[in-house]
Amino acid sequence: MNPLDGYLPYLLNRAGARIATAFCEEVRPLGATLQTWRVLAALHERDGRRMGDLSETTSIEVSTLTRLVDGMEKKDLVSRRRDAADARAVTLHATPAGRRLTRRLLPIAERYETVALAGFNGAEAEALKAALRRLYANMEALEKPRRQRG
Amino acid sequence: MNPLDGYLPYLLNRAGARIATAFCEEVRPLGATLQTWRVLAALHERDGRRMGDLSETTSIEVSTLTRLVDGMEKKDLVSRRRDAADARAVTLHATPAGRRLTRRLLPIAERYETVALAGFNGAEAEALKAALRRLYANMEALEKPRRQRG
DNA sequence: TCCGATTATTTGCATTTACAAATAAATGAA
DNA sequence: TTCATTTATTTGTAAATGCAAATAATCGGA
Repeated sequence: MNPLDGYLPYLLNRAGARIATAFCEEVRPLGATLQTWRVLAALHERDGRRMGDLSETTSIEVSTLTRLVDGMEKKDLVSRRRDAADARAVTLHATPAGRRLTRRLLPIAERYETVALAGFNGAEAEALKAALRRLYANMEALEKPRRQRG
Repeated sequence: MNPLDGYLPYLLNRAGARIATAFCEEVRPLGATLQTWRVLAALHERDGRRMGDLSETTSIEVSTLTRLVDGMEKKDLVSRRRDAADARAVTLHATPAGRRLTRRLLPIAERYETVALAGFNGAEAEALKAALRRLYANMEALEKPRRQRG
């Protein structure tokens, strides 16, 4: 086994890249991209999120997200609203067309999870997910200080 | 727990993104990027790799890699050679400056592994890595057919 | 109330990226 | 040997990306 095969960030990256590439290719015929899926999935989980929230949830840098959302708005997948409570903020909402696209993407996304975890039993799958959540939490220590947090 | 927190591709992506972002930022003062590190690490493991091999190892798309290598060559970190055995192919070699940079990056990379896996015991860490290798292998099924492979 | 500091988002701009097409070389069958 | 096919890399080009600066609004203290 090569040294890289024992290096966690490498294993993480190549696994993520493989899922991402395949998913991208598969949803392209539907007029979707991986990034639009990420936004739609985040809104499916909770609609009306702010840009900053969406950025953190999707791991898409805010300025990139702004332009991605511009495009999604033009396609009538989402709509921006000024946040009533805080006029600095913008909330994002899936439109009916956005929800329709989400419903088409959901089963594809589920299939990716199934394929990725083929041969894993329930406990193994849950252990992997738990480990990834721990890892993510561990890395918060090296995050650029945004607000104070902890 | 939100639905996304149970979705593996999401967990994978956000963990990878967090490591990537922090690493990027940290190596920037050294004049390096995450992508140059990936190339150097692959060459550190085995020097004289072909572009295609490097692309697969680093998960960097070949045409992107070509231009990345252009830049690294200008910085005298690597050099291209025509493969003696097959003149279609190009092999890439770390230069002394490239190896010096690699030596500076290695301890940083090691620290990322340590931070990421803080609180994991040896068995847990190895289980995570093994799971990521399995996952990567599972996803090969959905790869765009390159050569025949299995 | 007014103002400086903070927070949320967008914009400017240079790079990076990816798909597709082009180039270049090897390979194998006729 | 010749040529069509396959393989390896690069190039054309448009889009995506990310940092830094700009804009816009809130907040809290004087």
